[in-house]
Amino acid sequence: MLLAAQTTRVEIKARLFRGFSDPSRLKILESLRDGAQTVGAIVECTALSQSNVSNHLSCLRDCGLVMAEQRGKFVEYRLSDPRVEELLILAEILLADVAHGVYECTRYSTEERAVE
Amino acid sequence: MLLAAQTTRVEIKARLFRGFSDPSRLKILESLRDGAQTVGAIVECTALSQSNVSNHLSCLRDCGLVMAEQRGKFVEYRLSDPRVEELLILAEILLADVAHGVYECTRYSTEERAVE
DNA sequence: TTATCATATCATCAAACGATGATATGATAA
DNA sequence: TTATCATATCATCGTTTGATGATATGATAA
Repeated sequence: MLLAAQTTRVEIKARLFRGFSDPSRLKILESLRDGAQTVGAIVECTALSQSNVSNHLSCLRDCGLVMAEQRGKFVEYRLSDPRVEELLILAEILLADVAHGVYECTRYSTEERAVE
Repeated sequence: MLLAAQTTRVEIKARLFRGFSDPSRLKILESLRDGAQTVGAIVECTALSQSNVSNHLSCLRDCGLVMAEQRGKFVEYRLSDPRVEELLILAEILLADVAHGVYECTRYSTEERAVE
């Protein structure tokens, strides 16, 4: 019965994964894998709108997944911890085996039903 | 410009993480870390409703994160791959450092504002 | 100073998500 | 067979989420 005490821990863990669970945020994280990037550069290479990127960066920064540093009139973002990239890599490895299932999974995942 | 081709890949990756990004699903996955469990056992140890657990299990199974096996009138579920647990472990390790930030992060993450 | 560039903030709105309750299915026991 | 137990399915509904557009802030250049 590790319920009550663990609730908060599970919720925090879920929030951590939620940082990775949105395509836009993932694009941003991926774009930082090769090193620090300006917000403008992220906007360009993700093809997302500026305010959208900025909103997501704010979230990722608050969560501690990325770090910001002012560089003149630019702000550079980088992954805050190598384990962030490790998680991305591990997910890729797992996906190599389960990608098809993930793609077809719809409930609690996406609105479109898989093609029959 | 790795955009168009990568879109699907990023979306699938996001869906994989979404499997881990809900407290109820995480509770279910955690409850399977020590081995296979009956649906009833999962219901009991997560304190979630039966239909809720069943819905989530269906999602997790379709995604390939867990496997089901009929055992008499019961159905046993287990993690389908050791890397599922590896992801959980890696997340825990990362959380040891960023948990506080994750807890306070609200935009794109939870409705409640962190306490001032 | 003012103008301009780079980024952040915020309210709004539509869409996706997850919990619930009712019901269906499927397996075993009687 | 019928009854019962275990699980699955499904529609509904309230909540959460993310994109957008408008605007604010903050930094540098003129």
